[in-house]
Amino acid sequence: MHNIRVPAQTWSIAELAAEYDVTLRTIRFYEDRGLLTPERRGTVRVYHPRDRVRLGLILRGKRLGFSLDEIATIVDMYDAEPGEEGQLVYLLDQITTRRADLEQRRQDIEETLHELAEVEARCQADLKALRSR
Amino acid sequence: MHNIRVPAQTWSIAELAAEYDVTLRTIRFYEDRGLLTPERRGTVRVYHPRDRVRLGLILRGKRLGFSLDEIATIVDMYDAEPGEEGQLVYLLDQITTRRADLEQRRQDIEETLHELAEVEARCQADLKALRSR
DNA sequence: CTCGTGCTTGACGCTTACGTAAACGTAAAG
DNA sequence: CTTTACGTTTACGTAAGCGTCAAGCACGAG
Repeated sequence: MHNIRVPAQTWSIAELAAEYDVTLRTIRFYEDRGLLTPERRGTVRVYHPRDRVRLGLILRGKRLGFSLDEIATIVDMYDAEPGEEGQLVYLLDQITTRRADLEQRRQDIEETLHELAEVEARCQADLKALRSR
Repeated sequence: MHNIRVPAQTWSIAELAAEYDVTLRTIRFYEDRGLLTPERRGTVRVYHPRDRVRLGLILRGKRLGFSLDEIATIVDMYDAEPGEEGQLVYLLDQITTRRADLEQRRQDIEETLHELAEVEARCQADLKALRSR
């Protein structure tokens, strides 16, 4: 076993912002909304691996078009404590809902991709016809 | 050949709203943004199959989290006239961009689904452990 | 001491995508 | 003729998701 103490890296707000290409304002806003809870050293924010991961999840959620409220419920599922039965059942229900949502999206995407392919074929054909004159 | 003239169905704003479960306000708003261009009979809006299809596309775009501006460029690609070369090249470029976007989303979705499956497994396990006591 | 750099907290502004009346038109039904 | 249903425009309201100052602290370099 490697019992070497990894110093558990931390990041400044600017470092995270640079890495994920968002503004400081954005990161602070997510904190405001309860999505991030960085440590404070004095007044300064210090971000731990957990925060970094969560920011990644948040941004992926955004790319998927979820609202920050929805993202909050999703992200919070990831590090939910075992908890009592009611909690677990609720969580499982949330997962079902989310999955349905995501599967709808996936289907929408596939349909759109197919149709784009058709439009593209049409374009290519038109272009070819235009150039062979 | 069936040369029966199909009367080319039309819809009222309320009918479309009911069918797609949106409000009248929403449909009018889309018109304001140039996404729909219903016929006018007097002051009243009359929607043709084309409008109906476009509304479907718009709403699918919304489910995918696109902004109305993005949706406009997408939907307009569907019924673009052949046009001149520059137009076609531009269109093909747009398609490439959109496809990249959609494929990113698809990947995001698959990752999220996998992770949700993990969380779910954890939940099921916790639940089982809890109940077998 | 001063400067620059990086961080902090307000607080107001802006865009998007509608909601929500208000006030009015029209046409069929009672 | 009045009610009812269905439509219209105009316009202000709002929630989300930040952008954009302003003003200030903290700290190391020069």
